[in-house]
Amino acid sequence: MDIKTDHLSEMTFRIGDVAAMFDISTKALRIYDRLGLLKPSCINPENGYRYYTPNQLNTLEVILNLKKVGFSLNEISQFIHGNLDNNQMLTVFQNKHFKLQCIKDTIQYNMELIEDMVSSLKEGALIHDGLTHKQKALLLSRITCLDNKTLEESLTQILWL
Amino acid sequence: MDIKTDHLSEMTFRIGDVAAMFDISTKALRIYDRLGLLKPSCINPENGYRYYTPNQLNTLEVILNLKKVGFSLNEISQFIHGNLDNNQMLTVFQNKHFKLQCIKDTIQYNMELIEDMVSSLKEGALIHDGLTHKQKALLLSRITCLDNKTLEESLTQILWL
DNA sequence: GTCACGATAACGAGGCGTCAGAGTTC
DNA sequence: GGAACTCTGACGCCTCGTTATCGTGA
Repeated sequence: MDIKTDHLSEMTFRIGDVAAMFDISTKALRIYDRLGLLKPSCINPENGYRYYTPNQLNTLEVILNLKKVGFSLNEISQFIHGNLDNNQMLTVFQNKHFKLQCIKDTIQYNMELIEDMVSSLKEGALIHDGLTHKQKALLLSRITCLDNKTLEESLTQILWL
Repeated sequence: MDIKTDHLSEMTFRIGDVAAMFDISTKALRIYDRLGLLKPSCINPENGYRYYTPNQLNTLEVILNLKKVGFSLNEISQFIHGNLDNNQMLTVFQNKHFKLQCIKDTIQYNMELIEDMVSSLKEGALIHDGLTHKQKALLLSRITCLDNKTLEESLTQILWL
């Protein structure tokens, strides 16, 4: 986390310094560079080293906060480079909120299914031997999923929409 | 969804029939084959066609149900091929339940953050022009995320553990 | 002959982790 | 001269979707 002074006599940080400050990897920073999310203010043409200014740390903070609440790098890119007014930003936030709600509902439903399976196991309904593991799993899944046909979206399908 | 009779005189389904019955892709079924999750009972050595028996449809149902509640193909494979007794299955289910709970909590927290951002936007706190979009985003993220430092796991980090 | 069906193979997505191999800075 | 840093590039993860090109079945 050393503060360097480059040939332009400005205070800059190297990629490892920035990574340490925000507890992320240098790999992530190189990806943000390549995607145009956060390009270093200066790149040494001799060795390719990336140098970041304190001002860019603010942008990085935005990126990480938006990522934290569930925006993809692509969405964040549109956030930063797109010309969004307040209403458009509002729409984006509300859409994301709705999608998170859908995911949460799906997860909640799946948790209840698992609770049913656990109950069945604990009640010893399947303690009897003579069943193969495949048969046990089949029974378990049938006990809880018979009314599940209507939940067409699987967790994995909905997760990153 | 034609029912075929192969050279062994058994009732079998072709890959497209099975895919249509369960509303999945043939690609998925080929992957389950390659991973050893669901190998066709018979493969025509001349043309490589896969043939499935009715019994295998039960296994497929198990696979899809386990997938639906959040298990990965790898975990499902261990389910089917591993020798798990009731207690071990119980542990697996409880672990999955716990992880789903963690994900749900994270999503809930992020939804509240977004709600705060939406409130800020609606209250017109940022209606004033003269701010760049970067500055707006920075303000928004700071408004809501100042106390977020303790939530170290990001959504993407925790999601598939 | 047509046309849906089957096969394999390769590329893409997201967001990096994790090498490898090389050069640089201190 | 050696540790710690930087660079680029490529493969892996996970579960397929999506071509592309081919052969097969009815």
